[in-house]
Amino acid sequence: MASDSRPERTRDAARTKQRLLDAARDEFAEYGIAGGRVERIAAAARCNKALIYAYFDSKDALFDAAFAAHVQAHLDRVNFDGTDLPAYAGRLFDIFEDDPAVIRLASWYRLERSNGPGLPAVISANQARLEKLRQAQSEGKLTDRWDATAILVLVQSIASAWATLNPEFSATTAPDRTTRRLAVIDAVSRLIAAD
Amino acid sequence: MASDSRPERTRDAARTKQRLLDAARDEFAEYGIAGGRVERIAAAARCNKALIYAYFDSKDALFDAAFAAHVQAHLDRVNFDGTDLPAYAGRLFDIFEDDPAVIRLASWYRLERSNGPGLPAVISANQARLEKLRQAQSEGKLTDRWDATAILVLVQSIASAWATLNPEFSATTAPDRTTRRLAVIDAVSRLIAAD
DNA sequence: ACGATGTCAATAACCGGTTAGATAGATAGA
DNA sequence: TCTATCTATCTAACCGGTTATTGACATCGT
Repeated sequence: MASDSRPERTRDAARTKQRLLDAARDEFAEYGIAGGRVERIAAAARCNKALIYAYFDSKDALFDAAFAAHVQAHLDRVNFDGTDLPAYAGRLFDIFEDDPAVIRLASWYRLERSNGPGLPAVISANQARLEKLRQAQSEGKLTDRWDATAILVLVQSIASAWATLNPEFSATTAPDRTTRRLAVIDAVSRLIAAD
Repeated sequence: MASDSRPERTRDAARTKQRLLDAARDEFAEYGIAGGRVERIAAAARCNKALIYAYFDSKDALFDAAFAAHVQAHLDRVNFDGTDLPAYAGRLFDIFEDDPAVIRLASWYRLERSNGPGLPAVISANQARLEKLRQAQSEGKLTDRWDATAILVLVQSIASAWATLNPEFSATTAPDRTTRRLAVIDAVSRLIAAD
């Protein structure tokens, strides 16, 4: 698009907002909401701290905006396939391995927004996935040993198993990435395998 | 013991320390290290803020002490059985369900101490578990489809699957506790089942 | 000129940490 | 046993740095 190739102008609110969102994502992924510093975010975005309050309302609102944008990008990237869960788990695994900030951001969100209403985009995405799983179950393409919710929860948990290790585990020599990936895919396969 | 039944004295450093540790555990489980407030901890322990710095050195050190005590209690409570992993997963599940603070505290620790050296007690406990798993494998009592590390990571991840749901999932009607527990145990069983 | 965009510098609240001193309870001398 | 003294335990008030937030001012693009 032409707008993409326009020169870096000195003043461009849209670009500045995006820089702030990116910087906020990195800062909050590293330190969380309570630990994140608006000063650092502004510095990383190469703009003044006050702009945060001009474009977003508060530190909390900035987190919400950054997290929502991040989640939207995540949802767009991964495509859920209810009839091939091992492959889905493998893609999730790759995302977590390639960008550890994904898991960290989600973890902060879970801890610091535990009483929140939840993002509508995520809620509807979940419902769509559950529907796909139930569809696959009714067509006989997926085990009905458990209900769709349990399957989704278990698969996602297995996919993120290696990404949520505590510091104590990192010390031990973990298997290489290929082995870890295979373990995830294999585990999901066995989970949903027909008897 | 007689010392256990001694009356609540007005001044007792050991009891005060314990109250501080308990209050710190609750506060940090709720808000994390950066979000936790020493003022609230002191109030919850019904003592002055300065005592925190008399008995522990800093807010960070208080967290470390509270977390170490909490972990020790956890390690004492659960007994690992390398030859009956489904039962182990079931016990873990029960712990997480009965006391959500366990998972929250561990999550904060993982996020806010990600570069730390790790607790020696946990490291050695992990090594002991891995050794038991390898032993069970060499005796043919446990599948050697994956190495012991992968098995341990996968089992613990499955056991905590329901305890690490994001706010969006809580909204949907999750299965009841019995069903969730069965899903965990069954998933582990299938994971390690002989072909 | 003028609105959009961004800077500068201040401010008020917060928060971890400190200090000087008070008080309860133990101990010992008489 | 009584009481003076001592020490561990605890408290109220305070301090200085940090942090989110704001309002007045500057500057760019059109």
